[in-house]
Amino acid sequence: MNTIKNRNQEASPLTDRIFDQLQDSIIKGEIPAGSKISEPELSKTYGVSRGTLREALSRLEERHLVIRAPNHGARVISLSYEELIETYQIREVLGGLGCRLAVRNMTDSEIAELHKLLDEHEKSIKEDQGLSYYQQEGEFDFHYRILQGSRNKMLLAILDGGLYQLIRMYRYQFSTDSPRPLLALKEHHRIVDAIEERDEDLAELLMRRHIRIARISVEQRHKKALAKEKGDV
Amino acid sequence: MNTIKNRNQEASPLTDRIFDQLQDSIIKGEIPAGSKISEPELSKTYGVSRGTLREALSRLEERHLVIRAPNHGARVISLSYEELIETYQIREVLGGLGCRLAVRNMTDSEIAELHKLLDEHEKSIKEDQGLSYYQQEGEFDFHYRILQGSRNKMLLAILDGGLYQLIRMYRYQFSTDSPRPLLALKEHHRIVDAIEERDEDLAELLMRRHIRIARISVEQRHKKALAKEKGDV
DNA sequence: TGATATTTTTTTGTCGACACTTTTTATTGA
DNA sequence: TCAATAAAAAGTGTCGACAAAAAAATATCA
Repeated sequence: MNTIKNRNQEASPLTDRIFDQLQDSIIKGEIPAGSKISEPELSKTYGVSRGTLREALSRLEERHLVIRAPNHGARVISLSYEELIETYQIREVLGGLGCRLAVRNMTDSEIAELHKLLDEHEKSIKEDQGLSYYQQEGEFDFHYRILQGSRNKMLLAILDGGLYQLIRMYRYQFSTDSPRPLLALKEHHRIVDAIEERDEDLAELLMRRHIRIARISVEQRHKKALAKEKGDV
Repeated sequence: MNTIKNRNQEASPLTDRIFDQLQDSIIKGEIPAGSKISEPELSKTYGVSRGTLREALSRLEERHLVIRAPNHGARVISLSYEELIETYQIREVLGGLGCRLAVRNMTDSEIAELHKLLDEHEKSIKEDQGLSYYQQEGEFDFHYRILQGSRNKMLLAILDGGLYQLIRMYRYQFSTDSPRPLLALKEHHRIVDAIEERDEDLAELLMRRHIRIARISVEQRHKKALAKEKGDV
């Protein structure tokens, strides 16, 4: 965790910067899930006053990344398996909606850019010997680009502002990358093709399926973990 | 707007209470959409320090009820027609998901309670001479009860914590009640019947249709308003 | 008189202090 | 030695003050 003292770096308020850093630390597990947040300690670490830190915590509370109780401070959430599945359920229907709206709203040039993005992703996978499919957050992320194309700002806010962070948190916690990267890339291609053909129903179906497969993968991993636990008895 | 001075009334922190009051005032239009929020004025009105007020504003920011810009303070959002439609689009798919999950998760006694709730709603409509269908927020709200039955806490948080507030805000702004109350009630009955029969597909379809009808009603009202504007030239 | 520059006032962002609550440690009694 | 109680320490919630930025008011110039 970095200490922030140099105010010339950014034009944004301190509390925004603390919020970003805190969110990152929570998602990456630097502040472990379930752990108590100490305001005095954090404010010392970041070199800011407790009031500034509290503003950032208030925002994190509304992002469901911390839970607060009166006179007891804040605690990083601990995402249970059930909660993770809940998140995937929502992500599936919202992802499908985003895809349907992208079919209606994306320009031809935007779709061409999407193809290019996937070409870059393919290069990246091959450089990594086909072992992982890492998408840098933001403009290089396939799902984010679809959401942009949906032209539904609220959808972007809900997914990018909240649900994706929770899923990222889980991935950091359990060191999971996307399984079978080349297969995932192929699914991405199919989705973009459906968007290009302006086929709403197919695009939505393919996106929902893509996300459902990710959920099922999590479910299977969970089953294995449970079976391993029983085997250990 | 009330001044809060008596701390013996509640065990919750001041900032929580300010948050609730502010949210209510924003939704009801007491602080008009688009207007600038003056921290000194509000802190005087509520009788709290600006620091406390800012914590509440930070949470409202994450609820997308206010927009903040550095060194410029907060402004209540102004929900455009397009944004409202976006909200309904999301609400439709999430409402459908909630209904599907309710089919899977609601107990028989919970469904019986739902029937009772609708009986009470019918009484309320008749007392109002069939002119409106007002559902008190919380346990008396049909949609809220379905969400509870879904057992997806995240879904409840997204819808009840955010989207419903935006739609309430719009309703206050344009003084709209549900149109055709008895028809809406009938749709509610059909949804509960489908849940009772454990028919996921039908329940989801009926809920989505119910919400889509509300969206279409908004769209038609908007068309009329546009036509009226042109007629006025 | 209108445009621009300067000054003043107000607002925003942040700080550290104080009061209250909770947790930890020390003391007392059985 | 253990349990209960009291005291001390730490943490939480809130306050008002200060510095910086923005807005409003005033002065100056063409």
